Amino acid sequence: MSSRTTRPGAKSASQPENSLDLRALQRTPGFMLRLAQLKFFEGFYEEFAALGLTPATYAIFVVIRDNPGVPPSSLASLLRLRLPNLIKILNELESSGFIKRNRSKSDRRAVELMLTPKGAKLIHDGASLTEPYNRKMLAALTEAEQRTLLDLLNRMLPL
Amino acid sequence: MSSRTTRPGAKSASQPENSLDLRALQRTPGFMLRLAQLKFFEGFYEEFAALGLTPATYAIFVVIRDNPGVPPSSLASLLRLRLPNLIKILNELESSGFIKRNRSKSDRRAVELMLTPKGAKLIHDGASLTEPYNRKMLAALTEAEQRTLLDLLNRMLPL
DNA sequence: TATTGTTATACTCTATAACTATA
DNA sequence: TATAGTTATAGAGTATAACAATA
Repeated sequence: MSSRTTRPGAKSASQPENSLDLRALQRTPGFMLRLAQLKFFEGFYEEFAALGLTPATYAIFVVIRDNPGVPPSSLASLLRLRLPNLIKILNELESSGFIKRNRSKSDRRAVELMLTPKGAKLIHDGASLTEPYNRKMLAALTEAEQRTLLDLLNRMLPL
Repeated sequence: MSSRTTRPGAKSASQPENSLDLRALQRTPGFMLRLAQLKFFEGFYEEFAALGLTPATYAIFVVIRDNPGVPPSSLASLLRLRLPNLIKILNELESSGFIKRNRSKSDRRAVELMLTPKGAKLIHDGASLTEPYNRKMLAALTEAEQRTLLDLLNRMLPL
């Protein structure tokens, strides 16, 4: 029971790149997750470039849409962004007219984030691209396998 | 058949952070992959800090170990690093005595990468941390599920 | 005194252009 | 002229420290 699934021979002085032994990396979940994430992000930029959405702004819009009034601190810890870095993005989104900040009446330190109609339209348009985009990224898997992958990822993450 | 699995009510002015509606993000593979990758990288830095290994240098060592003589260009495209960025890392690894560069005899433009004995010892020590590290990262999944996850990732990626 | 949001800033990672030497 | 490797440099993403306003 030899485990040689790559074709043998062809291992001369200079490596022809497709005859490399990559089995150790293929068994390394962290490395494969990095490749998967790169694939999704590169595909995202292609698919959503026309709308000007990035993976970060897409997630920000979705969370504010589903949780109007969410404060920046919650948003940052949820999306795993440092608060100062999120603030920079929020500043751009607000000055572009996509979101709006309200001071909370009960605690005037706190900020409540809301989508403007312009922001609501943007994430609505973006949401219509989401399904075909995900389908393209996961095309190598059956629909059952796609659900399994998503389920396993949810199980191994806190959120 | 309400799909309300989060507890209702409790949605007052300021969001208490754990009552947020995150279902859209949980159904977004790209976002979940990003969280998973962050978890693995943060855990990696903790586990391998004593050896001075990063995710990038770990992968570089593994590929050179299994493919002595591999050229920088193949290594870069394989690991999804731009060649100039890889070169900087290789310069540090070489000046620290972990790898060595040979000029190819058949094509004197080409470089062949090899581990020094010091580099071979480093990745050998690192490899012994790999299994417990992966087990910790994937602790929420059964071993069968861990194999399924790795299999699905391999199926959806070229490599 | 502690917390929320914010600014300023430094550091790492990543991307592009241009150069050297070999072919 | 084309290719492999390299350098220099700019940009994006991410990190920490310090401050203002409010509790």
